[in-house]
Amino acid sequence: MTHTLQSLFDAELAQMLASAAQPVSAPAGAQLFAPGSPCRQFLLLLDGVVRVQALAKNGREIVLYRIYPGDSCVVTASCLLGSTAYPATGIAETPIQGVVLPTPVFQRLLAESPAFRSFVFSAYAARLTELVARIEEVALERIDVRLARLLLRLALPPSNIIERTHQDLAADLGSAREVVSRQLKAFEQSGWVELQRGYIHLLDPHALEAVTTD
Amino acid sequence: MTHTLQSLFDAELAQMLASAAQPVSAPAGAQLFAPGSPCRQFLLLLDGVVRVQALAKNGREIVLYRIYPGDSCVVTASCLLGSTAYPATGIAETPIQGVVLPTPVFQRLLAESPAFRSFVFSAYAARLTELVARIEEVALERIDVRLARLLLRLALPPSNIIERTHQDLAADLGSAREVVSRQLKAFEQSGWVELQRGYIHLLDPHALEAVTTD
DNA sequence: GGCAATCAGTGACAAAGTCACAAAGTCAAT
DNA sequence: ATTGACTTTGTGACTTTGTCACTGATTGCC
Repeated sequence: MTHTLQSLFDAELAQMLASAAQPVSAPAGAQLFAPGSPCRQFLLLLDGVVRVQALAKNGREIVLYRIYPGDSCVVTASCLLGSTAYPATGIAETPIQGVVLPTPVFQRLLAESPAFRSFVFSAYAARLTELVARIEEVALERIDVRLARLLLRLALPPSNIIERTHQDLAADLGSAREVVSRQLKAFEQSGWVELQRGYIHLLDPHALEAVTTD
Repeated sequence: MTHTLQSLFDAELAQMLASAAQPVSAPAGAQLFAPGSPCRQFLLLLDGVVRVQALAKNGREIVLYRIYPGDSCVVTASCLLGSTAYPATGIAETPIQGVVLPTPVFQRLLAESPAFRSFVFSAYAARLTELVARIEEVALERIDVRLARLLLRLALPPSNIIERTHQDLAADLGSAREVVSRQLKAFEQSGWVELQRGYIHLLDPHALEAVTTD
């Protein structure tokens, strides 16, 4: 899952980026940006995962999307050119490594490098599509389907263990902890999962997949 | 609310656009793009309103956002460069007028015109921010708050008449018609609105605003 | 071991969504 | 003017989801 500039861009562009970009890293749990904070740079993530979430007045939260290695943070990039205030919080889920480009460099590359322009636009397109899908999901799908999908996405194949609390999962779905607990219990009674404090053992991925498709 | 190329761009760029762009227009109700359809051009809307919505298997729908005069359809633009399939449907809510740019022209302008680049990026930034706000709203806010806000947004000040059916409003919110009907009835019993077949008379905008802020 | 913090379970209730059907308004053809 | 098709709205019963208040269990730290 790790990327390098060389694995993402052709030699010439990677060279240019390497000379202009500053490496950044942060430990797991670090808050990288927040509503109203600066974020005056273009971030390209090379290793680790960043979770971008929104927090409501009533304390409930929802994960908007995640940034994976090779992704750029297009939403912060928007703020560079569009100068709108950024509406969410970014948190490192794992230790992360990446590079940031100062705004002038970002602008120059955008003007001069078709490859870089194409990279940035593709990132935008993917993110927009993702956000649209997320709206559909949140607004129109049942919680059991969404939870099943989330479990499948989080399970690492050999062991099928998911190290998350019910609260974590609820935040991911934008739902409430009690709702997730009850739904998980229903899955457990069907024999599809096994519940332990702090983690979930996925016993029957196939059954969960069936839930997501009816 | 009408725009022209001259009102959006400086003289030189407007000139270039005018020579390369093709005017397009469509009547109210026309479907402009849909999942899996071509949309191989960059659309700039000059007059009218386009509604972009998603439709779920169960028949419920939700409005993702609207495109107003002066906006470009960045999501279709994404498909040009990102080559992802477009995930929603675009419908003209009013008769519309605009221009489309063939992909090569779009790409050339992006490369050569800082003003055009800036325009496109601003449009992206605004749309992303809007979509994020929409997710928060759909996932975390109560239906009475969302309905009150929608009514306020749709009411045209002098008369305060909203010409929509309950079904229309439900689709806008991604909710069910019965839910909207019941909520409207509650508003009516508070004396805030008057309900008629096919339209709603907003009697007390101030009271509805209070709903949206607690 | 004692203690605080985190995590999960639960019952009662409120809000929202679903289903099935009834009633009322609209409109065009006759 | 009446009929009949259609759209829009109303309503009750029920399910699902969200909220609140509280309990017990587990964990890590002192």
